[in-house]
Amino acid sequence: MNSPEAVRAVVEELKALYPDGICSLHYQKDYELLFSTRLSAQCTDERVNQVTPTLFSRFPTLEALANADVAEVEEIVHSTGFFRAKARDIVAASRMLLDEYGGKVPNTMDALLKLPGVGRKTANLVLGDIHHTPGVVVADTHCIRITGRLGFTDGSKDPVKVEQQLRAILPPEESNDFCHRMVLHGRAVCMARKPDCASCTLRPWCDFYNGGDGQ
DNA sequence: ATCCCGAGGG
DNA sequence: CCCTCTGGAT
Repeated sequence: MNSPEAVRAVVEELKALYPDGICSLHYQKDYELLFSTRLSAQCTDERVNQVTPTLFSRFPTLEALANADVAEVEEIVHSTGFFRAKARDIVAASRMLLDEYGGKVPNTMDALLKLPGVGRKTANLVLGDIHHTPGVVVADTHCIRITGRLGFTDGSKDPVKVEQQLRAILPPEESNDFCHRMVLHGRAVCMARKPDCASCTLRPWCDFYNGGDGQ
């Protein structure tokens, strides 16, 4: 049920539920968000936040990361999983940021996707949170699952299709915060395995709850 | 066994 | 489209 009224109601209810708490990854500098997001692949934000203080204090600048020993980075990020690829990507991307982008995190999807280890999800997060680009949709695992359950999408798991469908129904100035709230709601209430529909205040507009199949 | 704010390669 | 990369929590 993706009527404009339902979408507006859900957007407002989410604002009431999660007034601030927009990004749950801890970071100070722009590139720190970029690399924290790389580390968050198939890993909880909580665990990422446990390793990034060590990583960014051991290598406190982009230059330090670019010249870092990959094995040492691997050790620091080991517990986040996929540690070999993540460590390699962080060092290589640091070099590319310095060599080709003047040490600044680029502000276009095209440039971001050229960075090693940066895919669509990370690029969208950076565009929204660092560059405040309007109309950004971060179609991550929580966003895809919850908007699918709500009936805001056709149930597709393809991030590009979900992005397009959500961009079509969300106000551009709301879309980025909406996606962050999907993450918060996905952790607290609308979990993948056992969604807590009993405590969910989005029930009135949720296909999964109201539909005949799910619950 | 399944999931966690994925990315890259075939 | 598929597969692989990887550890930790439930």
